[in-house]
Amino acid sequence: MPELPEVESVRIGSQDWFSGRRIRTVRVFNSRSVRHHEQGVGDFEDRLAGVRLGDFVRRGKFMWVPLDSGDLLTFHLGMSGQIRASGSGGRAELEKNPHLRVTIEFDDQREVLHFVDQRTFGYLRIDTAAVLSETGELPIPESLAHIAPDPFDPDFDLDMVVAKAKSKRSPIKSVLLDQSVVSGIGNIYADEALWRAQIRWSTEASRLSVGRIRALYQAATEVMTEAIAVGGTSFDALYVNVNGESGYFERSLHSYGREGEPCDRCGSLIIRERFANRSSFRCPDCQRR
DNA sequence: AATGGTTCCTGGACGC
DNA sequence: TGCGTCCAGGAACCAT
Repeated sequence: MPELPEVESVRIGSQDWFSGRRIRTVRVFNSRSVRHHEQGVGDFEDRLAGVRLGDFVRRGKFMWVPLDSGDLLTFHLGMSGQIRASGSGGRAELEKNPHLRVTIEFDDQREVLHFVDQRTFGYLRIDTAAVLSETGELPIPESLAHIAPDPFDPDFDLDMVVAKAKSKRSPIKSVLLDQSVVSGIGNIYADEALWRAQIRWSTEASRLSVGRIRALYQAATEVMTEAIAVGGTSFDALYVNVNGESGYFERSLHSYGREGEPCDRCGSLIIRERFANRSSFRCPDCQRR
């Protein structure tokens, strides 16, 4: 389940393997993976042939790379998307993978970019223009204009984020997951941030003090910083980096996925509750109201 | 306008 | 053993 730390790991790998190279051929094996490209699969493949990739950039869970054609190639990994680099060795194996959706081959005939995605929630899209977001000063693909800066973005403004969150009547977890407030946080890091800040997920955001909301976003930033340092969180083979390796953050989780296990702070047993059709994990004692 | 619910997808886990 | 059912979740989209 790639959230910000996992996507950052993929961005670094993509930059190392693919930046600066010129595309020779793009092949799309499942049209759903380019569903946002209205002109269709053929046009998607044709527009990318012959262009050179610039530097890979990330905002929240989105990643893109500017092209020397003036377009931008935007990636979202969804639930299960992977970007893999492989030369002749691992390539045959990857191309037998039934979940291989897109390949990008380069002029230099070196490593191929493989987009693998079991559940096809992820996608690639071509943006024709970069714009300034409402809150940001850095140009981003036009399709991402509604995505707020993440905590690692130079445009990130904690005071503004806290004020925006404070104005919401939704459960605080909904606000944490709202990519137009702060981007990059998903279900795992939301639960971990709430555990660290000792806040119950269902608390109405506007009923929390500014100080507690601030502490919550600082906790989210801390937990993602720590996860980035160890290559992200992996539960299974669904998240791997560009080289096919797993991250190590799972062993550092305090709440997510730990139903029935003792809270690392107070020893009470972690419980699982349903929220918006998905799971939330919390300590029943130190995350009360 | 803001908020909550629905939908897309696949395969592993589980119950009978 | 085999079949049916549930579950995982990001975010676009729709309904209220």
